[in-house]
Amino acid sequence: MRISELSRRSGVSVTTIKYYLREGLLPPGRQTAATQAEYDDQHLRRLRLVRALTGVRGLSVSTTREVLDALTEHTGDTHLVLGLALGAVRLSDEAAAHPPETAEVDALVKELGWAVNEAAPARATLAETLASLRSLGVPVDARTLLPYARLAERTAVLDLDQLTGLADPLEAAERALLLTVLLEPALMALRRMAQENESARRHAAE
Amino acid sequence: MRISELSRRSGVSVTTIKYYLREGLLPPGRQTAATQAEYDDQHLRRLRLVRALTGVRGLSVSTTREVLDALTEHTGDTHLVLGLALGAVRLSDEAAAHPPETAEVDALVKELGWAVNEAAPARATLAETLASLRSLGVPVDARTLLPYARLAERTAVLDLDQLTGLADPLEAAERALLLTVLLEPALMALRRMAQENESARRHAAE
DNA sequence: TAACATAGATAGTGAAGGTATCCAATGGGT
DNA sequence: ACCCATTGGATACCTTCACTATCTATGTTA
Repeated sequence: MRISELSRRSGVSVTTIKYYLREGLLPPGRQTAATQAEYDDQHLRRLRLVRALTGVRGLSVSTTREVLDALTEHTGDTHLVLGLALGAVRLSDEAAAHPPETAEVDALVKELGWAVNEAAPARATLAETLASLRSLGVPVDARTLLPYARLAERTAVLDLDQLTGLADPLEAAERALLLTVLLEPALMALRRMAQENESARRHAAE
Repeated sequence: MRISELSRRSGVSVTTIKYYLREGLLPPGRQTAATQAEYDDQHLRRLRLVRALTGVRGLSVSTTREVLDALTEHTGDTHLVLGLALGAVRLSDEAAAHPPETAEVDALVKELGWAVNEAAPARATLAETLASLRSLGVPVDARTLLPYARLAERTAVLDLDQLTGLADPLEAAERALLLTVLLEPALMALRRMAQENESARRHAAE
């Protein structure tokens, strides 16, 4: 298909598609002439993926590019792709500039018995959150997070279960990415509703 | 204290503080003369809160204002503040324009037995996420979310436990907000690490 | 009273994420 | 075989956001 059909089928304007091509979010089409290129279903799929990551999750264009690069370069190894993709998705860019003290978090990870990369940005995210909460007078430490971590373990089991039975490695890697990144707003939405429910329960019980 | 001391103690530049005052993120100081105003610890606390919400969580200035307004206007009722504050934090602004079909999600909430506001934006967030995942070929439905919801229930219990024993209602409301909003990146970081661990475990087991 | 700080107003900045316009080269419909 | 809308590629422009800088009149302090 040509660019106008790609635009029509995805709902993304032609100029925006051109912008994504420039930014490397979308691989160039197969050139058929000097001013003609051919796009296929891969492009359409990729375009929808880009819109999901930027729109639903609010990833920046540059982060999206890093994530997609990890996805296409290491398609074979789902475990590796997950690590790379998630590493690229920084929750906050501040951490890179001022790497916080992660000793406390490292101890937590050790106590949990988790096999997690030493350089995982998630460690910095945790340390930063703890520091912020404490500066605002909320008494939290790594131990506070322990029961949350146990629930996260069970969430991860559910996540990984969704990936079984996918033969195509590209498909598996892509689904891993989607479930990890796109499910985040949904899980937070569930938490908020559960909080509302729990708050109402306790309120009524008094 | 005057603005320069507020700046020094918070690490936020004087010009930025003036900007926050203009934007209504910070209440004006007590005027002592035509070109002089006095700020107190409330302002310092509020300023740190603003930096935490915008910096750690990445909330926009306007969203932050809505959240803080809910916090100060309904200080007495923690349950209400939580609802309002969380309602103001839209995960994605798209939902407001194109309200998605929430029937499926509503059924899930009913099955869970949760007492949740009919108009809660979290419902739309869930519906939108499901729609996105399906458009990308991931076979999910509301039932898929059920086990996640059960884990969210237990997370919410932990959250509400952190709020017990706070006499001052403003403090309780503020802490509720902090734990809900600031803990989000931390919980997602835990989930990612847990996924990495679980992925490694299954990889090794083969 | 001289030097410096402050409040308030207005204008400017830089990054991000597009959008619009131009151009030469097609290429499907007649 | 012709013609004009479409295309790819390049460049310039636009809008929003979150600050940042500058200016002026007024205070404060040593």
